[in-house]
Formats: sequence, structure tokens, C-alpha cells
Amino acid sequence: MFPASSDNYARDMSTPRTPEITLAGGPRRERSDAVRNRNRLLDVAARLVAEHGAGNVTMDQVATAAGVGKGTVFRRFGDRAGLMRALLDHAEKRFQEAFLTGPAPLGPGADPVDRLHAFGAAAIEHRLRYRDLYLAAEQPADQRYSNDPPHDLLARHVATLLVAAGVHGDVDLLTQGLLATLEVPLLHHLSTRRGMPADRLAAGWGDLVDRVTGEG
Amino acid sequence: MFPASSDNYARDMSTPRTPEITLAGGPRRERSDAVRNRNRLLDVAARLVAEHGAGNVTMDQVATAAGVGKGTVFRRFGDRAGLMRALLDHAEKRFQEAFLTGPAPLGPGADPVDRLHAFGAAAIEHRLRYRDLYLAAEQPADQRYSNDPPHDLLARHVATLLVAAGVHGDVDLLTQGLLATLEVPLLHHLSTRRGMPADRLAAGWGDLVDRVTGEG
DNA sequence: ACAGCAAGCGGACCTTGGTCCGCTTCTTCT
DNA sequence: AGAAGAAGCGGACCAAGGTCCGCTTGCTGT
Repeated sequence: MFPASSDNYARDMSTPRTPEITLAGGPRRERSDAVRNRNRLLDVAARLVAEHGAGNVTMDQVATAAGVGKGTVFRRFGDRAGLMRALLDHAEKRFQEAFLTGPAPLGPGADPVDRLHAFGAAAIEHRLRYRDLYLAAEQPADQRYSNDPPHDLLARHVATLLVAAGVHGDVDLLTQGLLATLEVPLLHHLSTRRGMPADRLAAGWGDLVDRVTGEG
Repeated sequence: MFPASSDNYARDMSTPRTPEITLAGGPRRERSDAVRNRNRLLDVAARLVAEHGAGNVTMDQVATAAGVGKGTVFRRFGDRAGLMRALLDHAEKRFQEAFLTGPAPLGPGADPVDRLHAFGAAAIEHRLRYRDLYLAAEQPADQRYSNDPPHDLLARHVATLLVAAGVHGDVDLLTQGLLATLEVPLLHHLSTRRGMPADRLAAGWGDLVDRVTGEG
């Protein structure tokens, strides 16, 4: 429905364009001013967020600081959460690569249960590091998890590892349950308000994984 | 900080008042017009929510329909989520009584693991039934779980049962993990968007509980 | 080079949650 | 009954997210 994520930053603006085969209603190339504006907006937004915290940056501020109209911001990113998601894009992609293709035990090669342990620890660290953006990027309660490709990717990954670890049963549901444990607002609460350090959270995840996979 | 929940509906407005011993800065009795207004607001809000859905009722509508000023609504309930929470109060209290003092296996008397199973099934049913209100009552991501007595009550209950079931380890964290599984937005998503019936969700909870408590 | 046009732009405008503060009403004390 | 003070009230006001639509701009085909 919306332009969707983009993978921003340093987009190649000089490709000499092929005749642009648009058969079957394929998408037209993006206009250059649109690209310029998106990059400007992302730069400016990143700066403002770093300065004032994601929760204290208004869409107007971003638009003004980037020298564009408010409508442009919303056209690009759909809504506030969309802008925040775009800002997370980079970090999230790096995290994804780490468990998809990076070195073991997080990446391929290690025992599935070990990978699950590593996955939890990495996810916790990642999410706590960017909690500010994650909290600001949260969608309204009634559409959370809907159309959330990053979440789906994690789910596929975890489900695969569970199966590889020999877990039987409703793996799909088990996966959603495990991932619910890693939701940012909860991590944030346990970490900040309840004073639990990241390694305790990681140990808790590990314990849960062991119980679910039947280790120990 | 705010007047907090109240237990609304049909409040006794005719008690002849005792001299009201206010030593040590105790709270004054609530003014009668305040009580009247709260009840009016709750009635009206309940009606509007039933008619249009919790997500489609504005604070202005409620105020106007109740014949009070907007400020009054906010003074009573703090914010929109607070009003929704107040509307949930009744149902939530009944649910709490069911597992605290009701008949087994949900209430006391049964095996702790059986009670956990029953608890999950009941929570899932309860939350799906009132999902509309729960979704509208959700707090901003950065303060979720903070000062959430209902959540804390459930947590104590689950933690107690886990201990009674002989679970060792970081029970506190394990409890939070289990409860995360029952968050309304997730249940809503799995139920509505993914088409999972309530008993599948309940079975999934049961499976998770069994794994955690080391049954099967 | 230029015409045609889809894509993009911008900012006025709307909606809604939430705040503020001068005025009113209830309660209590005498 | 009346005075005094606290509690409550209401609606004007503000902030911020999101929409709309007439105008502009970059792209493409000739």
C-alpha cells in the first residue's frame, strides 16, 4: 500500500537507465528529486533523533530541517513509524545478515540449539541498542505483526532452527511465543525499570530455549 | 499520580458519611458530582464502544454524550487508555477472581501444571473476547508494563504456580516470557489474521507450559 | 527542443488527544 | 444558615500526526 521500506543511504543516482521495460504494469523508475529528498530526510531525521531522542522529534521538525514540505515526509514514509523503520533499516539488515550468513555460532554451521542461544543474545543486544527507534517505530496495536517482513524473517529463522533441533509440535506457534519474549517494550521494561542486565535476559532466553528444545 | 481505576457502576451514593478521619493526610471523600459524572461517563462510554467499537470512539464524543466537558473526562481517567482500562475493570476483576478463588482447575485445589493450563485457556478466551478494549487500552510502548497492577497480579500468580510445579531457575524472567505469549496484539494477530482458533492457541500455551515445567 | 504527463511537492487544513485556568459547586466547620 | 476552602468543572487552547489538492518538476517519446 505504501512505498515500503527502501534501502536508502548512498543510492546510486547515476545509472544510465535502460529503456525501462514496463510491461505488466511494472514500477517506473524513481524520480531523482524523490531520491534526493528521501536521502535528505533520512540524514536529517537520523541527526535529529541522535540529538533529541526518537520520541522527541516531530514530523514537522524533520520536514523543516530537511527543507521540504510535511506532505513529502508522509509521502515517502507513510507515517511516523514508517520513518523510524526506515532509520532502523541499516542496522536491521546487518543483524539479519549476521544470523543468516555470518560466522557461527550465530550464522550457519553450528548446532541449531547453539544458534538459537546466539540468536537470542544477539537480538537482545541489538534491540536494546536501538530501543529508542524500535519504541518509536511501533505500530498501532491492532495492526502489529501485520505486514512486518522483519518479524516474519526472524520467525522463519527461529522456526527452521527449532525444526533442525528436532522439536515436534506446533512449531509455528512455539516460534511466535519465543519471539514474543524478545519484544522491545518488554526488554526495555525488564532492562530499564527492573534493572536486569542484558546477560541475564540472554540467559533467560537460553534457559527457555533449552526447555523448549528439551535440552538439560 | 492519577485517581486510578475505581470500581465503577452502581456506586453507593447514599452512605451517611462518618466524620471522615483525615489524619496523616488521608484522602478526602470523593465529591458526589464527581461520582455521578464518572458513572455517567462510564455508561456512555460503554454504550458508544458497543455501538462503534473502541477504536472509533473519540474523547469528545464521550464527553458530549455524557453532557460534561472534555476536561472532566481527562481528569477522571487520565487519558484515553485510562478510560478504556476503566471499562475493562469489571471483566478483569471477574477473571482475576476466577483464578484466585474460583473452582478448580482454574482456581485453587488442582495440580499447579493443570492450573497453568487452565489459566492460559481462560486468559486467551478473556483477552480475545475483550480484545477491542484491550487494544484501545494499550499504553505507549515506552511505558508499557510500568505501573500495571493487573499484569503484576498475573505475574505473581504464574510465578507462584511455576514454583509450585517445581520449576527452578530464573522464575521471574520465565514468567515474563510466558506472559508475553499472551499479549493481546499477538493473540489478535494469530487469531484474526492467521486464522488460528482459540483452542489451538490454548493448546500452544499448554505445550509451552509442559515444556517449561518439564512435563512430557 | 519541446510537448505531454505522471510523479512529486508543499503547506493549508483537519482531527484528536491532552492541557490550562478562571469559574462553580460541594463539603465541612462554626 | 453562612463562610471558607478545596475539589471539580468546562471549554478555549495547543500540539502533532495525517490528509488533500492545486501547482511544479523531472522524464520520456517525438
